[in-house]
Amino acid sequence: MALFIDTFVNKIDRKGRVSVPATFRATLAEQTFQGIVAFPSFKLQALHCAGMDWMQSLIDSTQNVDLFSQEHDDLTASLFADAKQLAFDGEGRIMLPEALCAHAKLTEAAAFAGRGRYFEIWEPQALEAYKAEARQRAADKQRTLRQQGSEGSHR
Amino acid sequence: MALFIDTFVNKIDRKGRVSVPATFRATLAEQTFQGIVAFPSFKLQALHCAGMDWMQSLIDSTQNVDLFSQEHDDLTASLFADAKQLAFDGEGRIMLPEALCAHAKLTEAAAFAGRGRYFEIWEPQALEAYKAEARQRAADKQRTLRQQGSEGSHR
DNA sequence: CCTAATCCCATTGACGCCCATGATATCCCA
DNA sequence: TGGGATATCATGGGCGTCAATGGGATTAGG
Repeated sequence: MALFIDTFVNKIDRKGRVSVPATFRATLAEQTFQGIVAFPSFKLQALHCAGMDWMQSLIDSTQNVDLFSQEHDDLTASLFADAKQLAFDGEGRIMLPEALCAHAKLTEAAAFAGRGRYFEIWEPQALEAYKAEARQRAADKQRTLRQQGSEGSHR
Repeated sequence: MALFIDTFVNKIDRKGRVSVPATFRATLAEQTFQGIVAFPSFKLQALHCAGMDWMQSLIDSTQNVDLFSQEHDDLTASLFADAKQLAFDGEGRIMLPEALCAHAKLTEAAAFAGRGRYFEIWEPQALEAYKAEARQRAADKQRTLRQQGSEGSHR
């Protein structure tokens, strides 16, 4: 199954291209669409990315929602209208469209951060800052977690 | 399967023609009717569009509603009475009829917004405004989506 | 006969495809 | 174990192709 771990920082060239880390490409190798799907995060200054199968599973979950309902419209507008298919070129690079670069404030380098079933693209310094916060929050919440009992796992 | 994602803005020329994005055309390539079906949305200032197969699935869905009931009449009147088949020309363009342009307030450009199994045509600025709202509402409902079982997406 | 839609061709600009280079890690063999 | 050969990957740049667009010609239809 798809599994993205570790973080890689690659350069964005003057054409707006950036290499997707080879290990991430290997994870996506079996997919029919050779490339990734990326859309801006709701709350973070980052892009959520995964293979097409992941997007397909999102479509499947929206099928439980009534067509033309408010909920359906809001979900599909954010998930599909803002999502972009980014195909690999011969060297395993993708082109980052202007809109996505703007959302994540990407300029000359992109950090690919594994998140398990999907991964994220960050401006490298923003990622560092975010990770520091996340570590801090995790440390703060440890106590709470412990009190809640065993089930805590990875959250 | 058919999958429309991403948003593309194309110009409407002085003859009322507009190019359908190549990726959308590719999605529709297998269909017998080379073109799209479009009808005005009854809640949004936009046009719902898809291939003929999707319209067929809508017909199937209305069979769950009692024939000659008020609801059936309302649905079929809205969905099918104003729907238009718009054929591609040699370059993959369609002509937008006056009535449809009026409903969506289209003037010099059209935004094609993917919605998964179908897509919509908007006046570009109206789409931006709508997406901003939808995004906000979707962010509020993040928890709901997660409970429906798709994977954790983002946290 | 006039208006309007369809067809056909030209332009241009972006994107995909290809090759070259350099740097790094891996392997093989002495 | 060390050093050289090799494969892999990230990066840069040139070039061809195709998509979007515009305009003219031809045909249909009222």
